[in-house]
Amino acid sequence: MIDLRLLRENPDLVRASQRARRESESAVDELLAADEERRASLRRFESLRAEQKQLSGRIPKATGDEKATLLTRTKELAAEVKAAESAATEAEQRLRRAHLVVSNVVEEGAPAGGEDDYVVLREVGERSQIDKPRDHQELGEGIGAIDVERGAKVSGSRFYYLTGPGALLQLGLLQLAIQQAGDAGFTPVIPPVLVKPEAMEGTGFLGAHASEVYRLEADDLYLVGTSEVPLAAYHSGEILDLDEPRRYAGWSSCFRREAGSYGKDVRGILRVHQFDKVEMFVFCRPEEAHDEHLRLLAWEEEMLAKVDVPYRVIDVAAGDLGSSAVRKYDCEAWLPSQGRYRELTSTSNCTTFQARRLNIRYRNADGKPQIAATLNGTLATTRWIVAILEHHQQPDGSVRVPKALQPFLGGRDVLEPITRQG
RNA sequence: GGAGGCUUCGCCUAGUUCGGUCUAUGGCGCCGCACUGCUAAUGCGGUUGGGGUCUAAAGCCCCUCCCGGGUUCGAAUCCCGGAGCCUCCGCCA
Repeated sequence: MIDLRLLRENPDLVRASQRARRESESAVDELLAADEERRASLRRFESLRAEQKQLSGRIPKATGDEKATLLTRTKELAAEVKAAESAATEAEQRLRRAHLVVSNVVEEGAPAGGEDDYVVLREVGERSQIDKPRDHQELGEGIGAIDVERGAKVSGSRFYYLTGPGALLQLGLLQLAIQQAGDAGFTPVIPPVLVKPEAMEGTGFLGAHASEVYRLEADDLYLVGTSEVPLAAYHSGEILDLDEPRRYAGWSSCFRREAGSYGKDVRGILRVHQFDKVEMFVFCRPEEAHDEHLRLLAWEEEMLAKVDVPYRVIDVAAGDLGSSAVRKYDCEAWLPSQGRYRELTSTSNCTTFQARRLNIRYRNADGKPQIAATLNGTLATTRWIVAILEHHQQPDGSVRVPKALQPFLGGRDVLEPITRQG
């Protein structure tokens, strides 16, 4: 949800943002109208209610004709108040619906346009030059790290087992991420991965992403696609002390239906229904959000340096931001088997958009509650294993282990292919 | 899954029998002042929160006794639905 005060004062800014996103501008008009209607209906309700309370209060002491008159009048008023209240409630709902449709106002400097209109900010590291590179599935199977076949047998396509060095790689990666985040002042969190509809709705995942989400019918709970959901909802309805940003690092499994991705990335574990992730999540004051966003990106790059894979940083275009972000930076690793870059991290500045839905506030200098800002960024995921295997592969099918991960693999610096025992 | 109890202004708590005087009691904490030649004790005063109105302050208005409905001129209080917490029983990795 965007800031209505901003909209009233500067509707053109919001319209320009909608254009950059290639989204509807008429939604802005509807939101303005709904806002106006809500304010008027609320004012009417409040004045009627005040009169009703005043007259009702006089009834116990009144007698005779005065009492009869008061009773007649208050009875009328009761009906009017009721009507005004339901009108106000309706106006509230209309406003909310209109509010949900309008995306966050993109940050100045964000590229306009769609998916392909990103801007490459920088490339880091040498692209791997490998003759006839093996892909991560072949490598992973070779060293006994990934078992896609049995994953499919037990759970279906896009499921997998991580075994031996694969399991250790993942645990090491996540542990390394949690350690780094902890050192940077993040509070490590292991959140619930099943959440109520409110949490899902509040973070905006029941809108355009609804078909991506697993739902447990019998219990009316959802499996989260990212720990962003339980982390954002963690402080819902609260007023926080945000003299310093509050930083959390969530470690969780993530579940995605991948409903719209038939035929895409079917090989290996690049795109799967279940993976693990360490996610950074920050609550801060809106004026600090821009700087914090750049810090999140820096932390992601710090983590990428530890696994020593080449990557580039892109500034995602407005039309590809998702409704809640005002700016998004992705780090994409070079995959030699595909000859292209693939997303490993993504960091979004959501400003007050999520916090307004979840009613997360802080007190400003005057002690007045204000809507907080939220940001998120990836610190490590199962997908990182793909990039690590492919980039650090050697001609014999073995894989070098980045120094930072070696302690988690029993000190090994190379993972050798094993002879398959079936 | 079954039975019962509970949920009040930061925390604890009175109030719910019998609807209006609840504009919610008291304690703790917190803030201010006074006093003692020190931040301790004591005394006095203040303190629910949120939204709106307003240039601002003051003031005023609405909402707020877990949430949502209902009854009523009027609901913390009565009725219905829901959530959470606790206890007991059953079942079970």
